[in-house]
Amino acid sequence: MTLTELRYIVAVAQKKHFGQAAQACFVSQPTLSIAIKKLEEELDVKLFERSSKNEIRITDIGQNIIQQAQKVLREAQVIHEISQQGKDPLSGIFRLGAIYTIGPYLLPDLIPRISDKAPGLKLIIEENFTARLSHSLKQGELDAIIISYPFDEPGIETYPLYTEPFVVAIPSQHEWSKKEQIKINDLIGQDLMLLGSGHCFRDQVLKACPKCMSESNELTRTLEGSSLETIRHMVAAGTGITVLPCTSMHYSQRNQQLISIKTFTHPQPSREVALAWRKHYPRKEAIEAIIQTIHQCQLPGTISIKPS
Amino acid sequence: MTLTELRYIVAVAQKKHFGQAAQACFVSQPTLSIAIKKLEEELDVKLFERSSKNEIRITDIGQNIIQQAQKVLREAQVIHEISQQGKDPLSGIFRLGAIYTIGPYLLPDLIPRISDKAPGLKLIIEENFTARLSHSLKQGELDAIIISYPFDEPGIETYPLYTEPFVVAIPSQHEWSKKEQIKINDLIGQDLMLLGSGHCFRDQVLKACPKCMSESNELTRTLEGSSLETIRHMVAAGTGITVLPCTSMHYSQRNQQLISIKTFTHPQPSREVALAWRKHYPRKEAIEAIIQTIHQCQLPGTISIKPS
DNA sequence: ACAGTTTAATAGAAATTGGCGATTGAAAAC
DNA sequence: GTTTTCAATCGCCAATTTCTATTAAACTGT
Repeated sequence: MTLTELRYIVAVAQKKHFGQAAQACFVSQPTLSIAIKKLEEELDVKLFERSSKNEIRITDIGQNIIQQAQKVLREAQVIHEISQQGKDPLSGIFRLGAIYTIGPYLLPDLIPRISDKAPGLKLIIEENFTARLSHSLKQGELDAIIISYPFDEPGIETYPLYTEPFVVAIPSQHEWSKKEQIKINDLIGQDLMLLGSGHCFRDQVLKACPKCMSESNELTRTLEGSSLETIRHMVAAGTGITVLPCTSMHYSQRNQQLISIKTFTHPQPSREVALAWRKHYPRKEAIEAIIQTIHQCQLPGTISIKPS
Repeated sequence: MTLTELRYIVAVAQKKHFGQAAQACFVSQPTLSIAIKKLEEELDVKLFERSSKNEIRITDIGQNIIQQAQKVLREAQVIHEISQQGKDPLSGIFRLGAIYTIGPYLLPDLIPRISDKAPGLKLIIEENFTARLSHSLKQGELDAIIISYPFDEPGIETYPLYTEPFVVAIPSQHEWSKKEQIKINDLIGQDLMLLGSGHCFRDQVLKACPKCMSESNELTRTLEGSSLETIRHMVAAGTGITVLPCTSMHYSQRNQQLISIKTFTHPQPSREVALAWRKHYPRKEAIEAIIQTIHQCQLPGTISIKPS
C-alpha cells in the first residue's frame, strides 16, 4: 500500500470516473487503473464496481476503506504542515545553558537581544556548573552552553566569544584603595574569598595565581554553595577581598561605594568565554545567531573575539 | 513521502541506530539511510542528529514528525484491518429486494435459511414493485432483487429460480367448487379481482387470459394499493374470485375453509421467478449462496429450475 | 600517537516500480 | 450495425528503490 494508491482511490471515489480521477491526479488513466488494481489485489478486496457506462460504484467495504484512506492522507498532510511550520531554524525551543559566573551578567543583556533578533525562538535558560552543563549538552537536554575554556569534549564543538579579564574587588577602606593596579602576587597572603570547587572560575583564578593556593592555603576562604554576588556582599562588609570576572563589575548598584574595583597589571589574568554545542546539532543557524548576538552585547572590559 | 519512509524513521527513532533499524525493517543500512535522507530533503527538516558513535538523537521537530508518522502508520494499518475483516463475501450487509407478490411467501422461509448458511450476512429486506426494485438495484441501494420475468435491464444479470404456476381462489360456496380444474377462459366474465397496475402479477395474469381484459373490462375489479392477502380476504367474503401465484396458496390458515383453491388445466399459466443483480456486483459468492438457498426452500407447487 | 572498531554516508550496479502512449475489449447509445 | 464511451491491457521507457562494496568520520584502547 502506498500513499499514492490511497490518493488514487480517493480521487476515483470523488469523481466516480477513472479518466477524470486520473486527470485530477495528473497521471494517465492506465496508471491509475493499474495502481488501483494492485491495491485491490493487496487488500484482496474489490473497492469499486465498474460498469462500463458512466457508473462507477463504491462497494460497501470500499466506502469504509476510502474513508480511512482519507484519514491517512490527512494525517500524512499534517507531517508536511509540522515540518513547514518548524522549518525555520530560528523558531521553536532553544535550550541555552550558562555557567553561574557568566549567566547573571551576560544573559540579562543577551536574552532581549535574541528575542529581538529571532522572535520565534523560545529560550529556555539553565545556569549550572560547567560539568553539569556539559553533561546536559551531551544528553541533548541543552542545545548550547556558554562556558569558559579550557573545555574540550568529544563530539562537542566550541567557538570563542570574548576574553574576560579578571579584576580585584576590595573593600573601599582597604589598604590597596590608593593603588592603581594590582599585581597577581599581591594576592598572596590576602583574605581571598573564592567560590566552591565546582565553579570553574575558582580554578581559573587559582591557575592565574598558583601561589595563592600553595602558600596561603588556610587563608584562602572557599565559599561552597555560594555565588559571586554573595562574595561581593562580603567584600562590601569588609570580610576580605576577591577576584571577579570583569563582566560582574557593575552588576549590583547597591554596594558600589563600599567596594573598590582594581584591575591587574599586565599581563592581566583572564578567561576566554565560548559557546559550545554538539558537533552534529542541526540548527547551525541558531548557533550562529546566538554567537552574533553575544558579540553585540555591551560587556564592559571584555575583549570581543571577532569571527576569523 | 511514502509509508515506507515513515516506517524507516519510526524504526530509527525506536532503535536509535541506523543499522539496527534497517535490520528491523528487513532492508540494508544504506537503503534506510538514503530513504531518510530523501524524506529529510522533501520536508526540508533534519529529523535526526547523527553523531557517529552510538548516539542518534531525535530533533525536536523530528520528535513531532515521528509521532505523527506513527499515527499515519496506525491509520494505514486500519485499512488492512478493514479489508481483512470485510474480505468474506458472505459477511457484511446484503440488501435484498423482492416484489410484493413473492416476498411474503418466500422470505419467511428464505431468511432463516440464509442466516443459517451465512451467519455473517446481515440482510436488509425491501418489498416493492418491480420498477422500484429495479431502480434501487441500479442505484446500488439494493444488492439483489427477486422478481419475475419478463425482466431485462441493461447492466443487470438474472438467474431463473423457479416456475410458479397460477391457481384460482374461489369462495367455498362458488359454483366451481365441484370442478377439478379451471380452464383459463372460464375466467372470462367472472368477478375477477386483481392487484393494481404497478404489480407485475396483474400483468402476468392478464397476459395469460387476454380476454379477461378486453371482454370484461368493467367486471374486472382492480384493487389499487392492495395486496394478495387483502384480495384473499375478499374472496373468503364471497366478493369474487382471483388468481394467485401458487406460493401464496397456504399462507394464511385463518380463511382456509372459506376459500377453495383450484388449479388450471394444462397448459397451466405460470410465471418464472428470478434473482437479479448488477452485472459487475463484486460479491458473486453471496449471489450464488442466495440462489442455492432459494432452491432449498419448500415452495409447494413450484417447479424448481436446476442450475444448468 | 596510532591502529582498531563502530557506524553512517556514498558510489555504482541491478532490480523493481511507476509511468506513458497505443491498443483492446466490453457495454451501451444511436 | 455502427459509433461512442470508458476501463483494462500491452509494450516500452524512465525513475526509483535496493543491493553490495567501499569510504569517511570519530571514538577506543593500547
